[in-house]
Amino acid sequence: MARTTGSHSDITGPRIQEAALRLFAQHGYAAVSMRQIAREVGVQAGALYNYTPDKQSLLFGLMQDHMRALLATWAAQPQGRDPCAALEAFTRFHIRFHLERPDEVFIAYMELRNLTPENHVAISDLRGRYEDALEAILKRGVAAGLFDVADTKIATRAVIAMLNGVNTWYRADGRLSQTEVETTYWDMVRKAVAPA
Amino acid sequence: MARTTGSHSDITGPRIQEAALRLFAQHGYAAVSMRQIAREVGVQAGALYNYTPDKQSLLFGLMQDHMRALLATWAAQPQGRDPCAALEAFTRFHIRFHLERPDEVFIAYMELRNLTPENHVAISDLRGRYEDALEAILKRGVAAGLFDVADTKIATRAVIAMLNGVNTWYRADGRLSQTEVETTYWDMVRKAVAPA
DNA sequence: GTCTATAAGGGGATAGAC
DNA sequence: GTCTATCCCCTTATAGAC
Repeated sequence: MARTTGSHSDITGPRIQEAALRLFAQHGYAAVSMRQIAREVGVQAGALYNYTPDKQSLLFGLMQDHMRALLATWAAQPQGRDPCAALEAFTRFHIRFHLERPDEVFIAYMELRNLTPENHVAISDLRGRYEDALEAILKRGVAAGLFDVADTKIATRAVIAMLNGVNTWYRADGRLSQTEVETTYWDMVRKAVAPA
Repeated sequence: MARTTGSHSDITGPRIQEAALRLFAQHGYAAVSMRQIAREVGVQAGALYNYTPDKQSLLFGLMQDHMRALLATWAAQPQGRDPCAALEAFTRFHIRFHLERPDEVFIAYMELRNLTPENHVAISDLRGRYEDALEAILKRGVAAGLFDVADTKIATRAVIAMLNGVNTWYRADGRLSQTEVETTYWDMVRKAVAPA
């Protein structure tokens, strides 16, 4: 980890983000010091400020990058017209995307209260857009008589909360494959929004 | 908030717990200082140590009290033999109990990583017992042919994750009453575990 | 039981040398 | 671009007066 003096602008930046991501996820934003991040990267604390104006921007950047990647990746998925197929695609996409990025997901959900008010609004806005994508599917399904939910807003949040739960217990070396988990959750989502 | 010197052992203890609860929930354990808690209570920081050996014990006590109250209150609910009625009772109980204690719930889920390893084990054990209560209901329902889930362990976690989500958006002055929310979630839970 | 004072250390962020 | 050194403030926890 220790390094000699020199210029490494092209690699230090990403390394700082990776170290901050892992440390924030493991110990929490407030519990991690800039000195700790610097030690992980192998530079002195002062050098971090060549890449970020302050600690808050480091957190905000990580959360914003994550939410933007989430929205962009979902937007790039093939979108069919059938609400049922769309809901299955969303379910499987959500689980897959989130299981691939446990640290980012953890931070995005746990560190909201450590954002400044302006940054909090920005992240909440991105999250709202993702929820809107799911709600649009549910609304189309309800309109087509394929789904039956009392309230599409609540159903949206219920489905996302349920799917987010996967990250708290799934282990790659566990007894179920990722695809089996996807199928199990899709089965419950499908039934939960189906007509009674 | 400011107070003059004197002895108030009977009221200071609870006031410290209340202040710590609210501050930990709002800003996070790591971001809250003992001085902040003391200021809220109206004593000097040193006085806190008459009531807790250290900051960690304060957090652990709050989480342990919450989990024990959760288990005890559930155990005191009338328990019927019908799995379907039991699942509805669990759903409504869970939402009601959690909406009544938003700060405790927030801490119990967000501050796990700030517990010492021994304390983490103790809280995880209590949480596991609560999950077991739900899983037992699901197992009885599956055995009776009333429910159909691919995996009772996953279904247990999925249901709890879904129900926990209520705390992130429900506001008492919102458009839905607590009972309406309970009914909406019960409808989704019921269908999610029903035979296909 | 609470206070004041203090120990011993860590925090974010900056300045200026190289 | 990184280092060393530093500013100034805050941290948990304890000691001893009252």
